[in-house]
Parts: sequence; structure tokens; C-alpha cells
Amino acid sequence: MVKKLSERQEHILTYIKDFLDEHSYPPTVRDIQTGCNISSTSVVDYNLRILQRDGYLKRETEVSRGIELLGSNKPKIQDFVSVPILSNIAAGDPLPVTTQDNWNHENTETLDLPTFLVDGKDDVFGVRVKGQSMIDAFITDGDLVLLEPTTNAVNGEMVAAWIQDNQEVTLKHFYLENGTVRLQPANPMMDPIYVPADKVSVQGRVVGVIRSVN
Amino acid sequence: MVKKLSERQEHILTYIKDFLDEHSYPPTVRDIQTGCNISSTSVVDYNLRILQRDGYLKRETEVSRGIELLGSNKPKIQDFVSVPILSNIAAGDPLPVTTQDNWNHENTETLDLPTFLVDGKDDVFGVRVKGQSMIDAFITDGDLVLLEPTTNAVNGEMVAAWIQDNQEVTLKHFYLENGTVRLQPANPMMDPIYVPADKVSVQGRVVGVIRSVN
DNA sequence: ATTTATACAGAACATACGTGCGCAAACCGC
DNA sequence: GCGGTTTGCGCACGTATGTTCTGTATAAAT
Repeated sequence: MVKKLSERQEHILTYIKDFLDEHSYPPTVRDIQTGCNISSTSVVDYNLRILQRDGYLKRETEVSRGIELLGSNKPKIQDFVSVPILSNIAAGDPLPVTTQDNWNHENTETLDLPTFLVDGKDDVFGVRVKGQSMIDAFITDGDLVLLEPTTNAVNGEMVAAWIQDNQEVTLKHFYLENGTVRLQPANPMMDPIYVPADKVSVQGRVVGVIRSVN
Repeated sequence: MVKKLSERQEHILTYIKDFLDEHSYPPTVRDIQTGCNISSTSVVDYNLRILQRDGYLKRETEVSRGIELLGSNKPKIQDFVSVPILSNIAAGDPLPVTTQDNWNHENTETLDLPTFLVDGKDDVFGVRVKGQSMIDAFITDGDLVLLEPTTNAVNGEMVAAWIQDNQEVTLKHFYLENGTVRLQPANPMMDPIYVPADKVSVQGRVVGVIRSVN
């Protein structure tokens, strides 16, 4: 039972949406009336009832501006997390240490992400993968890698590790085996890297990857 | 000049915030009155004026519910896009065709994603990668793959392709070469699959990948 | 031809809701 | 104490705003 909306109903719907973008409260019946060139409030009410019946919005009776958009029209007022994005990381540099305290809210580029990507982690930040050195089997050029700052990785976790001798950051699975760190590519075809523990520093734990094609 | 808010003003502010979380419209003066155990509407008005003067909110005079929170209290209204998530895809089934029209707003699981992942694409939907058949070099078990429905892929694009003879959906780069489709794994170690064009149907173009570790 | 459903118009009604006024209690420096 | 400001109270007024009733027009259904 997919009802097609009349032109007027579409108009009303987009009007409400636009109104909510400009103000922070819903429009009144009369706002909609003048905004959509409707000659009577009862017509607005009539169409609002239809929109409500078909699940496009919800109305609170007897309440002024008691309109709530539903479904795809619903404005998402929701918990998401702004994470700083470190860009322009030179290929051979360690990641600059970034925490809540020292990242500049004004100058740093940020991205708002759904909470589920960050849940339970602290100070998550993003790094845009550039060039080949950071690429692993399931991470490729252009990916946005989400990292949780840490210096102590648990064996098996994928981490961003700064390898002093190579002067580079790499993304690998981390294993500390009596004094030596084994950095294991996820790609089984690639050989692991062995580094003395004091020549490698863990900079973050990979908590997510986001790739946008095009 | 940081004015310290009175206990009552704090209470009002948090009440408005909570109210906005539950409803999709701001509270009235009287809502605040009862919600904060205040005995008179004028007291609410008095404190609202102070909160407005100190920049915590904005009021539209003569407008019911004309309250807008500002600053850190401001609810971030972000344009997120709800995409339906197809779960429980049996390993050997084609993806069910899902469009704006036929996906059930009530029953389908959705995920709210930042717009940049979906910009310019239509009817994007997500598929949770399960098992091995869909895995490619840069996509692994558990990833959420974002697809734009299409049946006509451009050479080189990564697509979800239904291979009739194998009865499975696979994610590969698509190349149509005089009557034969070459499905090329991103992993150069893996061999391409050649399929007659009439035995393969493109179901969607990969527009993004999201991986959440843990 | 009659009925039924949809869509709109105009106006009146009822209440939801912001605002203003007078006054009291509490607080504050002197 | 005393004046002043801040904060709170109760109430009433008036507008803002949802609701409803009556009526019309059109098209499809019977």
C-alpha cells in the first residue's frame, strides 16, 4: 500500500523540512498555510492528517507546533562524534600525538561519525592513508583509518606503529614476543616485520576503517 | 564575563535539552514550569530572559515554543542519511532488490551515515559481508559495504555481481570485454573470473566500505 | 442518477501559550 | 536597621494556534 503523495503534500513536507532547517522548532498550521499558498487552515490540517496516516510525520494533538517528521524526512538530531582528521602526514613522519587537550578545535579538520564506530573508545582520531607504506591487505590508498591513541597494544591488535629505523608509520597486526615486536601484515602473502621492541612505538590501535569510492 | 548560572537556570537548561531529546519540538513556558517545579510562568520567563541575555539560548518573541538552544547545548542537527542494511543474506542468494519504494521503513534495519559517504548516489544500501565468498583484497569479513543499485557497471568499477552458475554474489572489479565479463579481484595474487555476459548480473556499484573493529 | 470519496474553502470556536503587572520574599552592601 | 537589586509568585490579558463545522466542486463508483 504505497500511497503516492499529491503535489500539495510533497510541498507541505518539504516546507516543514525547510522550516526546521531555518528555525529550531516546527511550523504552525498557519505557517504552512502561508508558506504553501493554501487558502485555509483546514486544508493544511486535512493534508497533515493524510501525511500522518501514511507515516510521514507524527502529530501531537492540541499541541502547538506538535509536528514531528518521520522516516527519511526525519532530521537526525543525534549523537555523533566529531573526530579530528590528521591530514598532510608526510610519508616518513610519525603521527603527531593528538589528544583532546592539544588539538585545535578551530584549525583541525574534523569529521562527524556515527557513534557506533567510536563506541567505548577515547580520543579517536582519523588518518587519511596516503602512499603505499601504510597499506595492508584490507586497507588501501585513500582510506580513512580511525585510531585510538595508545602506546600499549595487545597482541593481535592492528596498530599504527612507528618504526624508527625505517622512519615510517605502518599499519600491522602487533605481536610482542620476548623483546621483539612482530608486525604481521593481514595479507598472508606478505612477510612479517621483526623489530626490536625499543625501536618501535605503537601510536594507536585501529578501531575502524572508512572508504569512500569516488 | 562568565556568569555563573543559578541552580534553577541550570535545571531549566537541562530540562529544555531533555525535552528536545524526547520530543521534536521545544517546550513551552508552562512545560518548563511543571517540569522544573516552578510555581509561576513568570518565573520561567524571567529566567529564560537571563539565559537569553547570557547567550545560552535564543527566543522568538510571541512565538509558541520559540526557544532555540545555542552554544554547547545546541543539539547538532546534522544531515545524516539513513541507509537500509540488508542483513541475513544467505551465502548463495542474489541480493534482494531494494529501492526507496519497496523497503519497509518499519522493519528494515537502517544505519545513519555521514552524507559524504553517500553524496550524489541514489538509493544506497548496505550489506554486511559474511563468509568468504564476497571477500576481496580490501574487503573482509564483517565489513559493511555500501552499494548503489545499478545494473550497468562501467568498466573498472567495483561491483556486486551475481554469478548465475556459481549461485553467489561476489565483489569484484568489473570489465566487460566483447561479450565476456571479467571479474577482477583487487588482490593481484588472485585470478580473475571470466563469465559470459548473460550469466552474470550486476546488482550494485560499491560506493563505500565501513569497518568497525570490535 | 445517485452515491461515495477526495480535495479544498471559509469561518468560527476553544484552548495553548507568551507576556505584563502588581507584589512579596530573599539577598546584599552599607 | 535601610534602600537597592535579584528572584519568585499569582493572576489576568491577549494573541497564537490547533480544531471543527458547514459547504462546495470534481471525479470515480454503483
